[in-house]
Formats: sequence, structure tokens, C-alpha cells
Amino acid sequence: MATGLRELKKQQTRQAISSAATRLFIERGFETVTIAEIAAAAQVAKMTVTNYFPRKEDLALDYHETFAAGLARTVADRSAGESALAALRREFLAGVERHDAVIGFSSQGFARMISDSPTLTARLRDLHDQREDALAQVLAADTASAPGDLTARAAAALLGAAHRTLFEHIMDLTREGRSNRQIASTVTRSAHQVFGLLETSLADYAMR
Amino acid sequence: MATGLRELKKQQTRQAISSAATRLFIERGFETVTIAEIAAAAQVAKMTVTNYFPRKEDLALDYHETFAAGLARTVADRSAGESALAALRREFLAGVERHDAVIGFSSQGFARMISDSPTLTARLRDLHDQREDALAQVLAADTASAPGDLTARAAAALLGAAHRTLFEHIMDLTREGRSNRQIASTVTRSAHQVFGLLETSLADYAMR
DNA sequence: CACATTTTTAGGTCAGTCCTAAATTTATGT
DNA sequence: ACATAAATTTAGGACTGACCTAAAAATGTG
Repeated sequence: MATGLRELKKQQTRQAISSAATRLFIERGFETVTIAEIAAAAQVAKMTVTNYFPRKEDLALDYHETFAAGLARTVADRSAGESALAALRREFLAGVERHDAVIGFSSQGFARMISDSPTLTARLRDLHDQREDALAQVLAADTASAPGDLTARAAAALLGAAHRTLFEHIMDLTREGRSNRQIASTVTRSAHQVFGLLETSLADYAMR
Repeated sequence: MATGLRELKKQQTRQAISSAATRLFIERGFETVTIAEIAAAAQVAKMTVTNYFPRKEDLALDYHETFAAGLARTVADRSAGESALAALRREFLAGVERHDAVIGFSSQGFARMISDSPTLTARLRDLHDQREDALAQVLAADTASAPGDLTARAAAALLGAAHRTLFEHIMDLTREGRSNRQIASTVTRSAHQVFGLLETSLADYAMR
């Protein structure tokens, strides 16, 4: 299993489709480009596009697993004596330094493509939601909360809301044409402000 | 203008379509019922269904204006000396007593219809989002916040997250078959807990 | 009652999603 | 090395929701 050639070809096909799609989307907008055009540009059958990317949105937002699992992973991996809030803030600030796509960094063309498309903004909301659900599960397990107890879900909702707000802030600045470096500087302050808002509410929650 | 007969017929047509749709959706699920079937059941043309309800989801979730404007209205109407958080908590608790659909009360069939349909859960997320945006606008205007200041958006996100968490909690209990009276009793406690979480963060925010 | 306006209808186009069966390509066992 | 198995890609089509246009029907107004 996992033989080289077949796997290689699959990755090449996937990459060819993804590249063609991204180019067309940024050129002409997500909604006006059809799957048939993408297939033609990548020189594959329409069905092959669908096989690799079940929904059209997946062609533009291809990091769902990484994105959806991020917050839960950060909390699961936090060190002793660190609260969930502290771990998420630390990791977010590190992401700012990295200009990480997972917290909202991209290019002006990409940011415009997303905000110009109702389909893609809806899909992004969906990803934020999955991310929050995964976080809620980790928090519930970690704090051994009783079934029916809302605390973990509420905390996940608040922490998810903070991340989503900062994500949208980064996207706004990106659309305005600011450089990633300048955005990083601005958002570092924003992050301290937004996480600071939750400090008094969640400072002791899910302390390991 | 606004002559009686024409307006009456429109309302009747709208009601006939909505009733047929609701009945079919609860019987057989949102996704498997087609617009053509709804049109046939209501004895109108397919296009008439689309004219009244531009998206299929509107046939099941018909309170978008009321829903989306609710939080913003509550905050705009709050009395002197009341914070945004206090006003929203007060109004939510009143909604619990009313068994208000806007905060999540419905029937088991309705709740199941929604959670069984990805399209409808996505649409519900969208409504929560619009509601949060409207709240953010009111908060920004009311606190005279500088452009680029994230505080209003962050506060709206946290308050919206609280409402969404409680909404989902009510839907969960409804799906489990609890009576609205029992749900009201449980959710009153949940609301105090969830809004209490935000007390230390937002007690002084947007005090009028 | 004739005329203007609004609403409904019929018919069609288009794109995204899903399905099936066949053809092609790659891997594996003898 | 070759036959066989497995995985991938292809072609074609079905179905639905969304959208469009022109005509028909219903309603309100002078």
C-alpha cells in the first residue's frame, strides 16, 4: 500500500485542479466560474473535480481539517498550569507572527474572493462552527463536565467568537490592502484586547 | 394602494404555500421535498413559490426580519442605567417565559426538521450571524466607538455566542421531547449561568 | 366598462450534485 | 513478465434549486 506512483499522480491531479480553480476564482470571482470550466482548465473530467473536491467551496477553502481541529488541538496540548484561554491566546499570537492562514492571513485577492461570495462566507462560518464544536468537545472531556452542563459549550462559544472576530478583523485589513507585517502589528494589540475581555470570565476555566 | 382584496389574496396564497410546505417538510424532511411538490400541494405554479419565498429555506424559517433585528432592538430600547448585557438577559428571560420561538422554542417535529437538514442549520447560522452584525452596529453607534475599534464587534460576538448557545440548548431539549414548561425551567437556570459568565467582562459595557 | 397595475403562470436555461457503468491506469502475486 | 486485482478517471445523464422572460389572469381605478 501507499505505493509511490499512484499517490504521486493523485497529488499532481489534485494540485492541477486546485491551481486552475484558484487562478480562475481570483480572476473572475467564485460564483461566475463553473466546475466545467475548472475541469477544462485542468484537463480532467468534470467528475474528477467533484471526486477530489466534493463541494465547489472546497476548491477555494481547502484547509478544513487543519482549520476545524486547530483550537481543540491547542487546548489538548496545553501545558500544566495553563488555562484554555491562556493556551489559545499564546497560540494565536504565535500565529500572528507566522502570518498563519488559519487565523485569517491571506492575500487581497483571496480576501476579496471570499467576501464577494455568499457561498464562501457561508462555508467559512461553517468552518468556524465546526472548530467551535471540536473545542467544546475537548473542553467537556477535559473538565469532566456532566452531560447537560452548558459550561464547556458556552466557553467554547466565547473563545470561538473571539477567534472569529479576530479572523474577520484580519480579513478586513487584508481587503483594505495593508501589508501582512502591518496587520500583524495591529492584530497583536487587538488580540490582547479581545482575549483580555474574556480574562475575568475564563481565567480559571479549564486550568490544567 | 393597500386595497383590501389584493392584499388579502396575497396573504392567503402565501399562507397556503407556507402551510403546505411546513406539512410536507415535517412529514418527509426538508431535503427530500421539492419545490415542485410544494407548488402542487398548494395548487400554484412553481414560480409563485419562488416569488414568495426566494430561497427554499425561507419556507421553513420565515421569521428572518424579527429574528435578525431582535438583539439590536433590545439594546436600542434599553432603559437608563441598564447595560447591554443586563438588557439582553432581561429580555431573554422574558422570552423564556413566553416560550418565544425567537430564542429557540418550537416543537419536536420542527426541531428535528432543522437538525436533520444541513441546509437549514446553515441558514440558522446565517440568521444568528445577521443578528450579531445588527447588534454590533447598534453597540458601535451607542458607544461612539472609533472606526477600527474592535470592542463593539467583540462584545456583539460574545453576546451573540451566549444567545446562540442557549438557542441550541433549547433546541436540544426540544428534540429530546421535553415539554416547553420543563425546558423553560431548565433554561432559566442555564441563562443565569451563561450570562453570568459574561458578567465580569461586560457588566460596565454600553451602560446607558 | 375600459384601462392600468399587479400577480401568477408556463416554459425554458443553467449550474451543482449525485449516480452508474465502462475504460484506463497502477499495483501485486505467481 | 504477465495476468489479475484494485484504484482512478471518464462519459453521459438525471435531478433539483435558482433564475429569466413573455404572456395571461386577476384586481384596482377613472
